[in-house]
Amino acid sequence: MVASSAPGRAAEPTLFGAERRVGVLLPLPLPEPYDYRVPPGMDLAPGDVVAVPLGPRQLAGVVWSHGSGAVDGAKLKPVAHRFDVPPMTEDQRRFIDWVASYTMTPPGQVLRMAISVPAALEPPRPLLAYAAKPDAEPPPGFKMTPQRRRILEIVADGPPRGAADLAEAAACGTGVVRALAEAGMLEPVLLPPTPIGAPDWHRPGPDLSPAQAAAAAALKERLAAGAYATLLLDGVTGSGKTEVYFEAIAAALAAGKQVLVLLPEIALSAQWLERFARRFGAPPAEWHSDLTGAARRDTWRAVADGRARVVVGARSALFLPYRELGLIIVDEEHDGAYKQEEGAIYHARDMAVARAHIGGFPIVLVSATPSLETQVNADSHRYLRVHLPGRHGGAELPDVRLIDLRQDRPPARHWLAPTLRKALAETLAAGEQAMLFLNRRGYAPLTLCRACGHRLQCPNCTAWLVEHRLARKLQCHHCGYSAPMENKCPNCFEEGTMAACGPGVERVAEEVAELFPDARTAIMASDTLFGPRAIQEMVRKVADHELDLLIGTQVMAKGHHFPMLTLVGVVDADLGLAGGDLRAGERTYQLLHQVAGRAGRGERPGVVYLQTYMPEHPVMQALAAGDRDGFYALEAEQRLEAAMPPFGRLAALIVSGEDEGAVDRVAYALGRAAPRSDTVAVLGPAPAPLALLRGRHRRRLLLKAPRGVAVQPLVADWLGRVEVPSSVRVQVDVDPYSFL
DNA sequence: AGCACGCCGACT
DNA sequence: GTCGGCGTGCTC
Repeated sequence: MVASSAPGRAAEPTLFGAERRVGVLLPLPLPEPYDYRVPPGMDLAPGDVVAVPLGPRQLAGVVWSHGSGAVDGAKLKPVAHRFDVPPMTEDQRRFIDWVASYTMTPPGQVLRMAISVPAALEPPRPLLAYAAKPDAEPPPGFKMTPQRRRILEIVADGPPRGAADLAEAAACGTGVVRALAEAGMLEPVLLPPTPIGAPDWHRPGPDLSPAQAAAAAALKERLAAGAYATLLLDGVTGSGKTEVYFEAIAAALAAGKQVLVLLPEIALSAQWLERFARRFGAPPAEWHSDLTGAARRDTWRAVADGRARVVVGARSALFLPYRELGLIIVDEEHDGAYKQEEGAIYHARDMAVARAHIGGFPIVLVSATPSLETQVNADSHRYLRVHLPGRHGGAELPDVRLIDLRQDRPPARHWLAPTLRKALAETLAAGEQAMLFLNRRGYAPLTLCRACGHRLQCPNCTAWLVEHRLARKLQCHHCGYSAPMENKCPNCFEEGTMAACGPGVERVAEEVAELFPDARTAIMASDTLFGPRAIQEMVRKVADHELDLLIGTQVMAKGHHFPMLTLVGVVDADLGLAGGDLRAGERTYQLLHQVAGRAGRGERPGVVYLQTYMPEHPVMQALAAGDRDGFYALEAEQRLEAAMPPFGRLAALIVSGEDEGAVDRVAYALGRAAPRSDTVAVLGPAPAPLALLRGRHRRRLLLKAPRGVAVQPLVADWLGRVEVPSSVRVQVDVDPYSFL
């Protein structure tokens, strides 16, 4: 494609000006674009992707503006060249500037997320393939071996294929292909870059229930209006939300728009991808952090030049340079995985809403358990709530029952209460499946010495080392630290005194093996499943009933549909409530609700047992009663009283560094310089939830302001009044997910 | 982000 | 006497 013919270019004013200089934003944490001279004969407009010299190297950047003129003209270096890619749209550039200013991140660092694939800027390399050459005669001395013959046969009745592809099909090495090509027996041809699947919106969708059809109509109506709107698609697990928003996707595609679907964990979404392919006849373009180099390059380019019509991805997919984005879906919008905590700190759901606003198109937030922020926005009609009542296909909602661990006590050093044991036995006897949920990897979360009381702790983090008995290791779950499991106490050197405290999934599996030696069981945790394929395989085993009992962590809770699963046991329902974070209740409710939703999605009703020491806690009561709205009302009341989000605004400062003294000095200086007024308060400094993480000491300050106050100028002013040595880093987290 | 320049310990 | 550790600062 010739970039100068790309739509959008003509609309941009050419940047001439007397000096012929442009401001180029570079993908570096610089505070502003740098000025460059436009060489004679080059014609540049905002959005053009260019190569510019910076110091000794050359970098790709984007023309952002007219040159600021702040730099002496004699110092300017010329733009090296313009890349032959479609220019970045004005919406995309406004979005990058908006995210930078909202999250208080240098704009170049945000740009880096959008042009993260330098190789994609180069013209795509045509693929060298080999075609049949029917009338070719073998040269003298050329032996027609069986492998060579096989390759020729494969090529003879098929399209041209690449060397590696051919070799694999013929079960031989690529050397055989090369030898045939050198002998003139194959015709080398250049194939255009791999075409990307085109989802077909003409295909008829599934039959929708009346409720689904009404919801789909509401979505399509907003889409047809062609303006910004945020919709909340609100319905329980199994109510058929996916089919509903697939209809919106079909409508957006029919209108010639690109669509972005955000999922919290793209690696876990094999079932989602299958459903999409079944509905639209082609897979969407995928975007996530563990794409390989070539796929990354191809996808980036396909998004930029508009060939990729539907992109499904993790939060980073939001920054891809779409040409004509016209709809965003945020599935499981409440999921904490949308919060990016490293580098640029942002919440992908909130940024997605801003993207839709800038682009002037609708966005659909999807959840059975919306975040309180979204819930409040829907109640106040800032967002349009589209409600899907009930479960699709008549499947019953699971019956949630509480097990009071103070009365219904598991045997010593065991974790399953008699009631849950009995239910498991009955479920297995009936030939149905059960799942035990415990959001804790490994064997035991804490190991201590019975002789001296020493607890095994990570040297780099404020965290206990977790025993992983299968791997015979102690691991820190916050950094890469790992040590062999020893029998001897490292403090008092007594032998055989180390004792495991508390359960992890491995320990629950041990108890299950003891109770049900014949049951086919498996552990499903992020460290027992390597990659999306392993997860897919595990999901298939459960779906095909090759397993009776699954013991797993959070990865098990997400989006999988198991028709024969009728019992879910939550081993420790209280786990997320410790720590005093005002968001803990909401988070625990959302997680346990999602776990509970795994039970009974087929014809059979499901039962969910929650083991708790606090059966009277509002979270447990709401789950048992199925009273979501009552729970949200109570949470909202508490937040309002505490003036916490969404009824107040927060910004957190995280001060970190290897030198604890220096970190404390900066933290206290920030504390003294804090803006204080009748309406704005600063809490802290206090040790951050992980006071030591990867060898860095961390302190946290929290700025609390009324709703409607922009916290960014307050924070910018505040930071400007404190000197920070380079050994200490201060990060700003606007709208922190945790309120601690 | 790179890559330079810049001051203090163990080597041919 | 040099080679080299990575701390600080700049790149239009």
